[in-house]
Amino acid sequence: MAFNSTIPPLAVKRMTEYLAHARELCRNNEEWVSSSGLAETLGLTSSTVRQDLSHVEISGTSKRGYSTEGLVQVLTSALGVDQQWRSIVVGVGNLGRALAQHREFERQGFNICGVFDSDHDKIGTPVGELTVCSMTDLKAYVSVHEVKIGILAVPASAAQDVADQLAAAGIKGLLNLTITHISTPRDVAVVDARVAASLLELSYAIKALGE
Amino acid sequence: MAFNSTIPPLAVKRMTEYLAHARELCRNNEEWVSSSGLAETLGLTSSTVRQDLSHVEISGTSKRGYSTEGLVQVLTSALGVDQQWRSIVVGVGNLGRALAQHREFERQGFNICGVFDSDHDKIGTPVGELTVCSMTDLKAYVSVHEVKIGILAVPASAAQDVADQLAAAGIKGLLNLTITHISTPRDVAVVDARVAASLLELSYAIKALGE
DNA sequence: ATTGTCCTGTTAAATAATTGACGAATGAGG
DNA sequence: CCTCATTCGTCAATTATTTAACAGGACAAT
Repeated sequence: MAFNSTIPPLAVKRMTEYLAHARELCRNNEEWVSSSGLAETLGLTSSTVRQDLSHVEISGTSKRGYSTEGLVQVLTSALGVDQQWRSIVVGVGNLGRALAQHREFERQGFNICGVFDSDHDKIGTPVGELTVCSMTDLKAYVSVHEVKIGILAVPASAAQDVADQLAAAGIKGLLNLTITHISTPRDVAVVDARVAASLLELSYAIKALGE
Repeated sequence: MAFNSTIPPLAVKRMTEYLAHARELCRNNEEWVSSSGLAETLGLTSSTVRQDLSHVEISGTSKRGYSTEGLVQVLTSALGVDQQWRSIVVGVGNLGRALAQHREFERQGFNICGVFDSDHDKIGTPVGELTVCSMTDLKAYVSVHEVKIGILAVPASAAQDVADQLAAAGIKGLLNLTITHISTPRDVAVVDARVAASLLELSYAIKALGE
């Protein structure tokens, strides 16, 4: 099919689920999984699953489905996590500190090699094995260490300003954890993980259930 | 228009952005904002904004736009955060601990009144002003305190199991922070804030930019 | 070997979301 | 008080996404 043409955003989002689930199956020594098996556990239709996987270089076999190992390999590569991404956390509040030490990221291919904050009282203090750096060192650090990803965990009021600094420093992608919307130049990608905003969605969803 | 009929999911997601931005404008004493103003700062078309706001009981006025205060009020109510939601955090790792103390949630209307973990070494230890409770107390706690929301910050391998316990305890909504997909009975809402998964999306987005 | 069943890959239809277009309303300026 | 520019609200057209349908291939059982 149309490989390496761009994959629809919603399909990419589902691929993160396919990948997590395929890994899980691999760990349990399951060798095969069918589109309907995936669909069932992920709450989708098998048609959607097959459609999604058509964007990726794997061919299932009749009667068995897809190789779980094959899926892991091909999704890993499609999502671009067959490499390590050098990443930094910006904003060392509760959340930033927790994320900087979150082992899951490392496991998924994101190497957090630095943490930054503008608060002078925090600079120089330790966060896990790292030490908080000053924002004034940001640009140099990003270019020397070839940092590609910035994880934005600052207060909402500082979000856009810090995002601008990160973009200027040459970061390629931002994970936005603030409730604010972030704008960036066209060559800097943004993905939202606006946790507080998700709670608002949840509030609506709960209300909507009881009607 | 068709108020209190259900709002499309993507519109709900955008409403969380409108609300955050309207609050910001209010703080800056801006009294009015137009659909094109909102669209510009949020990277949308004005048409989308007007379409979205048609689901909600506000009427803009020609030549001015919408009242920022009016927006805050009407969106707050549409999303169901004109009340406090009693919430608990389950899983007291780095992330759970950080979220339990994250002031932003309280500000948005989510009152975190308890934290739970299954690890005996953690039970009884403090997290901010709270004390870690045992999972065995979950059901009683949820019903006595009328807890509606569970914030799931456990390891991926435990996620579904803990989600089942929360559903059985009578929780109405789950915020899923694990990378795993969570299934629940139809009367329990789930919203994903799968931070690690978002990094995978970001990885893809960065790759896609350079092509 | 043949048959039946299960599962993929793909095309086409159905549904949902976004955008464009325009009439009507409002306020500003003369 | 009239005209002009601006902005909403809505409908229709476009585009994107999801679902259904089905032909063809692979395995299992006989």
